[in-house]
Amino acid sequence: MNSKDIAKIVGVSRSTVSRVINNYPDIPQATREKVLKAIKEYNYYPNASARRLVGMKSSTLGIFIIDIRDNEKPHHVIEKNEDLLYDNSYFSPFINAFIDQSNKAQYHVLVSTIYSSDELWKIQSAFYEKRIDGAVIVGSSNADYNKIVEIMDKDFVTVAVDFDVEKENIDRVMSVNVNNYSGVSDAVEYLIELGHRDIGIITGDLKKLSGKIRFNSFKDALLRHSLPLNDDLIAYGDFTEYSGYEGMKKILASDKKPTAVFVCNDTMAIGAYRAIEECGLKIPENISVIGFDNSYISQYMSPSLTTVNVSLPEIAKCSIDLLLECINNNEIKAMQKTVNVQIIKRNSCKKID
Amino acid sequence: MNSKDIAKIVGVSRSTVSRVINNYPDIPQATREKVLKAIKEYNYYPNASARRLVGMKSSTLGIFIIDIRDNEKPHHVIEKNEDLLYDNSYFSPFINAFIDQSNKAQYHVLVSTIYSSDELWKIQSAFYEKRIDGAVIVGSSNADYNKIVEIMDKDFVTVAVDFDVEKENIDRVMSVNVNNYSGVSDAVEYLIELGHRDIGIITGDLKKLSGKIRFNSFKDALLRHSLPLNDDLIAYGDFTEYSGYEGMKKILASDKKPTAVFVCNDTMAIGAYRAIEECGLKIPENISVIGFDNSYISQYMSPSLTTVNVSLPEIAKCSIDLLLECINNNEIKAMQKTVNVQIIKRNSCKKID
DNA sequence: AAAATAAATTAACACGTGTTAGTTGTGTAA
DNA sequence: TTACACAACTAACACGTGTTAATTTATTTT
Repeated sequence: MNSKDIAKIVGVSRSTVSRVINNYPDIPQATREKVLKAIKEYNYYPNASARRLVGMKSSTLGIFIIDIRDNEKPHHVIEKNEDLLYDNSYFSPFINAFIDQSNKAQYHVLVSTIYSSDELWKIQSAFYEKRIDGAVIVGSSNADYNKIVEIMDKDFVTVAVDFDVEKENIDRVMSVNVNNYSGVSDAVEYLIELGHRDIGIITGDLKKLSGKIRFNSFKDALLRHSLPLNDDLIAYGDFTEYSGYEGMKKILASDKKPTAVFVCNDTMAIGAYRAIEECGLKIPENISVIGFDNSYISQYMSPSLTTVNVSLPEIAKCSIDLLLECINNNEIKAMQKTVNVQIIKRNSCKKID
Repeated sequence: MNSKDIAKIVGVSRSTVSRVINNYPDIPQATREKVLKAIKEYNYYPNASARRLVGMKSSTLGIFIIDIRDNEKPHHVIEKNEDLLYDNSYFSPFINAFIDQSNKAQYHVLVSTIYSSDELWKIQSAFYEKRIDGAVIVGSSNADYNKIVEIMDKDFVTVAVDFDVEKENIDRVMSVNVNNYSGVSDAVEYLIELGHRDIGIITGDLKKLSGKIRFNSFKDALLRHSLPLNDDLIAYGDFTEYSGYEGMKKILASDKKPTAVFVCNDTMAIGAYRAIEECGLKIPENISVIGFDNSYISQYMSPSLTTVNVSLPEIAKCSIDLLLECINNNEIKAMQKTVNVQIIKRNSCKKID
């Protein structure tokens, strides 16, 4: 069933059918209705490839999840017997939101995960083969995006989400970022409000921009309230669960015991919980813990984890807005959007006197 | 950059370029190399739409996640302020595995979620517009798939995953199923092995096939070992966390206290944990708990949950195998594949005397 | 050297659509 | 009646590719 068939059925030329579909104004209501009726009755859908071929958009957005292992295995690919367990649940809600919102904007979504630098061609391929009009690139670290920026021609419409974009590239790309600074700021203010004065931190990977910013914001917040920044209460982690465990062990081993610890992401908080339990301490009675990300598990931890929520649907919305504007105006502007965050108060923090 | 350009550059006809790309045998090595060199040098990728238009496959598979709310809100769409939190983490590892394995087989993947019956057109649209060669349909319940079977012409290549296919349709569709029966069987045998004789159950939704089968297998297992099936130790749940909580409360309130409870999925086990804690009991000291699914959180529960693992990568593999065979042979056969499961022994079950 | 065969190459068509420029039909103004 | 504007429609081209059948070129056989 194609437009020629519909034309024959209605007794009109193929051009007319096309003009009806594309809402040309010079079609009388009577003709339009006849055509639409036949289209519906015979279940006709225009061939997407043919449309794309004559210069129309492909009506498809891409989403590329960068998941490149540096040296070791990535934290979310757990080997189990011989097959891998795929689990990047951190991105999953974002992906779902992005797909749903794209669909609502009449766009299809092509999803692909990139597990090593060798697979970066997937991005090129999707663009050059004209399968997608634009794409979101999410995840991974500094070094990779430089490679990606380099690999991609500048005429690919892409948005980097939660990506560490180097300063020299900041005006060559579009990006949507999380307001890490204010999130950490709020978290620390909240702890102070609860009466805490000896506050520790388990940092994220300081090689990553988000790790750096969160740490800086933490220090600034203490400074603003003239609170001491005790070296014994700082543990340097790398966003993995195990580093959270080790970090908390280190902090608890010091003389200066904190009454609260800010952990730079929820994954590390899982490890921190374990360390605290092993030391025979109770959350929040003996020590308050606050995380960052509001990841899926955080609500199921016991006690449920107070954390900073990053609204992934909002990030999805911002990304799509940028992409569509860019696609429709046919011009690429380097733009940054920043998404705000809010504290989710649960049961891992306690007021003290 | 198209094949015409490449042809001009190499000094050969467009046909020759095409024949090189499509591995025709009658091209001498010298010519082939010249063409391939130019293709690489100029970053030429054949236009996917044009290829599709001349009858080639679109090299794209679809994955449709059916997520239809019956009356109430679905368990994974949690309203938060005004925007939704997208979280179907249960399917997420399957989706990732499916995408990765499809990519390895040189296929792109189009992902779409269907939140209500009104959106079923998305499946039709993707097929009729010739965007995909085949698709996996995952999730949801009985009623919906009948609608889907009805809506779809029989010449769409689809595989139903973990779907309740009605008997009358079983020979009209392809499907990949979890071996629920043997999974439950193994779980109960394991509990018996540990010395348990008073075993309770929180069932799943008995309207769903998986709910029915799991319950039946449980009863059969007890029968095989001449163990009593005590009504007080049966709680009827519906796969949701809250029903797990209520079910466990009910069981614990009865006179006949069980030493172990089989919970028909991990989500209900979360609720069951809470109920047990509220009753002042300890897992596994006072009561052993075993779940089903090996969902992401199960490893993070405390104590970590012993459960039955469903290998989602294997399901993905089976689905893709079925789809590709069907696509390549251009014939649709109704086939069923069943994936086996294994117990993951963690810390929620204890040996008793 | 001519003829026959094999190897290498290509011209031309088809795929299904959107759009441009053109044509036909219809009513209005001169 | 003629000229003209305008509405309604359509013929024909372009998009980039794969493939069939035909053509050219090279090699072998007579």
